[in-house]
Amino acid sequence: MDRELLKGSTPLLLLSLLCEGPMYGYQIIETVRQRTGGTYTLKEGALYPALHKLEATEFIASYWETQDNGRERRYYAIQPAGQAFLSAKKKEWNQFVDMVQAFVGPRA
Amino acid sequence: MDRELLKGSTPLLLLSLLCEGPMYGYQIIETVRQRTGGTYTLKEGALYPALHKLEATEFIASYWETQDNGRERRYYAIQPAGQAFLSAKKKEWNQFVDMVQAFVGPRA
DNA sequence: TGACTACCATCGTTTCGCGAGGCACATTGA
DNA sequence: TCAATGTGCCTCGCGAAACGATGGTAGTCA
Repeated sequence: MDRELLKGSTPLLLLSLLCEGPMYGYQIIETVRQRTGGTYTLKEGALYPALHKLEATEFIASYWETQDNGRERRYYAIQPAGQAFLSAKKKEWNQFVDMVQAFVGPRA
Repeated sequence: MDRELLKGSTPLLLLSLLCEGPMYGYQIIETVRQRTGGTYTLKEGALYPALHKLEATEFIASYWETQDNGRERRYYAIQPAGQAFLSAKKKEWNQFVDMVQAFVGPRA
């Protein structure tokens, strides 16, 4: 998968995922990997900065949770502002796809 | 339109457009602007570097043509290698859209 | 003459994903 | 027992790409 295409789509993916419930970093990576059948592995160097940025703008919030074995996990949960942002992003995404499709032609 | 989403899609657009016949820079910009109803204005600072790069890899070729009024235009035309590259890119694009759709959910 | 359009192009900045690396703790098994 | 592997968090330097700004030339038209 061309890395360049991914640019800008990460927040969209993240917000969409978190819409299904709070998740922690490692879990997000695994989920993406599995759900794409391995074609797309979200890298940590892409994930965490994106997550932190989303948190800084208060689209998501995070909290630590201790597991039974004593280890900690940082969960991220979508916030109302994030929900709103997500639906705007989705609209933009659809517009974008239509735009490209208009040039490339409908699915081969 | 979010600028970040565009990243990586420019070569795809360019090659697709040139598939319809040779075009010159200004014409490309105008065509894109019109065909998207103004939502996307391809910037010169994005167009020319992309064009030159495509030419360097011999996916497209260019030639100057003199108009009746004596002015020159540089036309860009797709090459066989570009055709091949384009269909690979298209495949990738479709894959990419499917991937994102899998997370975002089908069109709202 | 001056403004506007057509047409080419470059430059510096910003954004973003990538690869690589670091740290810490738990579980497994030789 | 202790090394390897897996889980889990994170940062940093890099390259790729688009952006905005800028600039140059040459016609047209008032």
